[in-house]
Amino acid sequence: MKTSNKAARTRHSLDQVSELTTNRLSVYLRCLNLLDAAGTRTVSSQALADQFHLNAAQIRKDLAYFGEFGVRGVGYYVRDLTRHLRQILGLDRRLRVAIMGAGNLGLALADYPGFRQEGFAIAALFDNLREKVGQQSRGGVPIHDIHDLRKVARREGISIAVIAVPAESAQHVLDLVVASGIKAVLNFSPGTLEIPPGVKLKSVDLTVSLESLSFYLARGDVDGV
Amino acid sequence: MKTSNKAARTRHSLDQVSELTTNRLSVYLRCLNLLDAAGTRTVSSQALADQFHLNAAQIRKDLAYFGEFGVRGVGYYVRDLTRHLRQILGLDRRLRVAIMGAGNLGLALADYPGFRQEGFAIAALFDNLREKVGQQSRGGVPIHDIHDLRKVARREGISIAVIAVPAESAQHVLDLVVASGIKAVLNFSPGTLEIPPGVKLKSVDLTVSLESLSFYLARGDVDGV
DNA sequence: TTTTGTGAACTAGTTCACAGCT
DNA sequence: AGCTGTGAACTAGTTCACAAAA
Repeated sequence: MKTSNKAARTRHSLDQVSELTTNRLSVYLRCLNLLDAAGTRTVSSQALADQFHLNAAQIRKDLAYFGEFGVRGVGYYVRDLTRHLRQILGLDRRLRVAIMGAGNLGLALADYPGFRQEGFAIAALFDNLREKVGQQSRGGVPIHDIHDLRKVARREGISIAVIAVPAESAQHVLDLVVASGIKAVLNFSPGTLEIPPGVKLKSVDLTVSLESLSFYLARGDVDGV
Repeated sequence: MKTSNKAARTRHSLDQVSELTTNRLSVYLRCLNLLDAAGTRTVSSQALADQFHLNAAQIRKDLAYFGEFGVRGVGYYVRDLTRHLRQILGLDRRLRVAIMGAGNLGLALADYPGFRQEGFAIAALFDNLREKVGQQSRGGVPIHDIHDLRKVARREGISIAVIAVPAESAQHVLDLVVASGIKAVLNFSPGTLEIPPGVKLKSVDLTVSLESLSFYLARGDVDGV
């Protein structure tokens, strides 16, 4: 019944892991970083859940999906689990990111400290405006001509692109990104984008987020009602 | 067991509408805007689904949750449905938004055209740095002292706050926002935040988004593998 | 006819509860 | 004793499929 430890290691290698699960792994990693900074050596799923408003069973299930990282009667060793999570999330190497669009948003994202934190390096900005090309962000990220995307992406070892261009050019820019061989894209433009299989697109839709808040306010679920 | 018809009429007024559903309403609204701009007068759920990669049954279910907006044999009148969706989402009035933090990200969000589009007005930025207070964003949004939040929020009729401050001050700023009577918050800072009941918090976690892409790349689900 | 609105069936995700390990 | 890892139970969300309306 019980699979060997070797088998447990590669298990699930073929099933699709839910995005909800992987998102939570990021959250767990952040919690563990806080615990480690506070000098905590070991933590139970229950303690983790209590402290960060999570569900203990869910933490255990999420982790167990990738291996047996816990010790019964003890919990999880913080450092140890951190290392495993970083490895699972692919954060054990430094991923290089390009930002498409050197407008307000693109420039802000290029210098956003949160990105640099967990092993991401913003290596390049791309724009099509003459006057921007050759400049750099305040933090020193160089702005390249978007026509040089393929060349620069290869040279700089870019593996993730962030789309921060206006909605009307988003699809065109995405096509260029895909053509340059980049396989993972974080999109900030609103609307539907076409993406070929084998490329991962994750969208952050600010309009939808704001409208969701508007809906909440409109319902009158607010305050004393 | 069965509830009365009367109850069915005011149906769902008490149940919690899923956030997934309301997010999709935003998406439908955007699609309808595109159709309207293209001169389309009427659209079936199937046509809408085909064009924007949605599921027809889901569109109908989502809409039916709020009323009977369709005409059998015809579909939905684009203008008509647009009006209903805008009303459901509370976009029939102009909501005023404050952005907390006049750093790179805050300033970029203040001038982000996508926010202005669907009836949101960015009315104010707030910061605690002397040299920023009294200035304004490129687009002309004034920067106020965060200590004046309560006063300015009331005067300007702010109903939504966007948190774009560093992680370490996010909780403090959120507490100020809540104390000023604002009931809906869009948060860009990473990490866990405590929020009292009756206030809606929606978080956009850029680190989690990027790490999710990293996970995808790390798995090797890419390309020919 | 066409297409909606919706119960029923199905699928995905979460939480419970406990056997079994340390 | 304490806590993990995990089937079973439950809850939420999606899709099917069809009666009823235009």
